[in-house]
Amino acid sequence: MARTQGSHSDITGPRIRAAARVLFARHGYAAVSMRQIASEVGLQAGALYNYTADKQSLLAELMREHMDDLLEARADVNSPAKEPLEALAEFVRFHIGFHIERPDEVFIAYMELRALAPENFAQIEGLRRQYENELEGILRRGAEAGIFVFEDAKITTLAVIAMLTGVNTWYRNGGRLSLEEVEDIYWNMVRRAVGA
Amino acid sequence: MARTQGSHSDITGPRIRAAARVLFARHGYAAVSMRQIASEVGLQAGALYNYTADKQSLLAELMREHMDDLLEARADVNSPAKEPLEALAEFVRFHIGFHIERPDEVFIAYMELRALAPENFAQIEGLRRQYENELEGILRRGAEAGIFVFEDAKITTLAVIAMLTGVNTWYRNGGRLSLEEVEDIYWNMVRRAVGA
DNA sequence: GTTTGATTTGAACGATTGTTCAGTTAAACA
DNA sequence: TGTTTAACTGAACAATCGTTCAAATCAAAC
Repeated sequence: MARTQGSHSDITGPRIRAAARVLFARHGYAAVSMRQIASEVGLQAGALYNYTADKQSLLAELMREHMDDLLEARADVNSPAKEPLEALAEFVRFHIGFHIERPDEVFIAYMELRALAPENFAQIEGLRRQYENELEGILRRGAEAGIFVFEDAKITTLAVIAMLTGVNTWYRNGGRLSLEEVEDIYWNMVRRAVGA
Repeated sequence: MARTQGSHSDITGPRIRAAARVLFARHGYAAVSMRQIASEVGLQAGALYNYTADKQSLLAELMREHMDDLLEARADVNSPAKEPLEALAEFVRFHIGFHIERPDEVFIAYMELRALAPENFAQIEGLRRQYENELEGILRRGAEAGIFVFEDAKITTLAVIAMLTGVNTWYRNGGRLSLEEVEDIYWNMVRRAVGA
């Protein structure tokens, strides 16, 4: 068995996904060709098919990886016994920090849902719902405890997430505000929005 | 000059734009072919070029039309002498109502900015900034008057717009909430978020 | 230094892309 | 009724698409 060590395959795979990530985010899945991705890695288009079944799988894998990272990172910081107000603050800061660090992944995850084949779409959608449920749970617990005041838990959940994810439309590294300042501003807005 | 009346040209043009609107919104600009658009209208692809210079112009025209509609509709309901709280409520209700009525246009306007040629992009971006400035002005006036409390007018503007536009990701006609109920819920959230 | 097999090339496949244009169709005018 | 011309067809253009695969290349293992 030759080439098990020093093989290129374990470095080429991630390089392909990285190139695809940048190109998909910049131009969109449908507008990017397999030849463009290959060229970015220094390969011919045919070589990509040693690493992915097809273009669709490449996209689905990127999205799945992103959502898995999101849920895993969230699980790492989440301590379920926390009181609602602190849990909400933690969620807001986590969401902002995580999304600000991964603008390309986030862009793809939101923009290319329609490019997914039905089975892939259902899977990604499920992971997203799972994440939304974390926030919805916090909001419901806070409302029951009388700490939060809002009209509709589901809509408030989606509104807060939309607001927070919107940070990626304007935030640029090295801008006038630090990550911590941005987190503070959004946290104050969210806190007031849920009546706390 | 034959065929000035009873001509198809004054009905075919809008039908082409309508078909393009639906297809672009559903599958994305890059994923839709001129032949698909033509087929939807019952034409051959070549006939489209009697109504648009090229595919890019078709997209740019749809976006420009949408942004013009937005600014014009906003100007119609806007009375500049209003006090900040009432002006903000009006803006929120207007934004929700306008966007909920045009899901396809809104989707395109947010998703296909990257598909625009630089000059078209600059123009659409300018119109968008113009709209955002309306809200930012209301927020600044309210903050000066001590009615609103927030940290940063620019970020609050973008956060509120992101939150409001997010309604299009979940709202469906005939759902469990009426347009008025949705407006009420969002207005309460925004009002609290800006400390009023 | 030869063997081995993972890795990549390079060409080819049929399909589809945006766009052009000479020619056909048919409605409105004289 | 015959003429005019806007509206449209249908074929063609070169370019590019995703994908396949036999052949070439390469580095590690023997």
